[in-house]
Amino acid sequence: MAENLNSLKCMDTHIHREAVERSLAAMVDGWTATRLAQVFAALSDPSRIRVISALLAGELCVHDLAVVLGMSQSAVSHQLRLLRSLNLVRYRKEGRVVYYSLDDEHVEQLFRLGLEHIRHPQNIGKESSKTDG
Amino acid sequence: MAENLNSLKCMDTHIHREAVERSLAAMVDGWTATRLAQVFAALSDPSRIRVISALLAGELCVHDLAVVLGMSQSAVSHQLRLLRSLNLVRYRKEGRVVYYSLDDEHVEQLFRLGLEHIRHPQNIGKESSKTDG
DNA sequence: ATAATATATGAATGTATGTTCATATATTGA
DNA sequence: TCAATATATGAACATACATTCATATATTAT
Repeated sequence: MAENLNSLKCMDTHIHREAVERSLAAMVDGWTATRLAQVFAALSDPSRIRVISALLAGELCVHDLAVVLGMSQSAVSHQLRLLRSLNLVRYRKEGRVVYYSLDDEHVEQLFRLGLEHIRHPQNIGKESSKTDG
Repeated sequence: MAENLNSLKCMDTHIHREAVERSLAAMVDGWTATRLAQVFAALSDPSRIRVISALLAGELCVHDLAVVLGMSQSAVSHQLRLLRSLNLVRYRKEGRVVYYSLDDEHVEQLFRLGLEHIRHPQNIGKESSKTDG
């Protein structure tokens, strides 16, 4: 790994070698980065955040989710498919009704941690500039 | 809020009223959902996950980040801008060199929680089907 | 089997976004 | 001031994605 660095033109000029090597040693592999990104991507849409939020209070069937969220049944179903594929929600079938709920404790933890971040004093109203003006 | 439900055609037929009201009462508002989604969106790209991962070992200047990640300086800078706008990274300037580091403890916590999720026995290899086969 | 209901899914479309390329800004040294 | 270096940014392009519409699948009741 350190050999690679030697082949870089700027190696001896302005790279902070120690910092770079420390970083390279600790960095996750591409596969892990991709899967992690997929999980966060599943939470990167307001509609899906609202799905998660709705399910925090307990399981709901698809139709009720659509009502609660004010979305079409189709749109909700597509989003649930994505959340399912990443194991963020689970479902149980009762006749023709399918009830969805949060899958494991990580989902709620991620949600609450995100909430903590945006409510952190230093961050309030900062990212709002994007949609606020 | 309950009045609204009464105006829905399917109200008395197949909606689970209690569950819906419980959900509506607990659900975050649209603004919060949007800001939360923005934070997760900042973590929803493999390149930015790798940026975070690289910074977990300590601060790095932009050039070194580019080297570590194998990305162009411009691409890294664009991504840092996004991460900055959501207060996921902070920077300090020393002459013409800008050092970036993780902003608050939430960032590392979110990262580790995401890692836990994808490493959870039940979830290993499930979302990989998207790119694997 | 047929009708009705609950959910899922494929195709299409408009929009968002990550990277590149070119260039701007800022700092240092001569 | 001028050259060099570190970083930032605007425009363009290619790709990804959320929703809609139409339709398929599955379950229940008659």
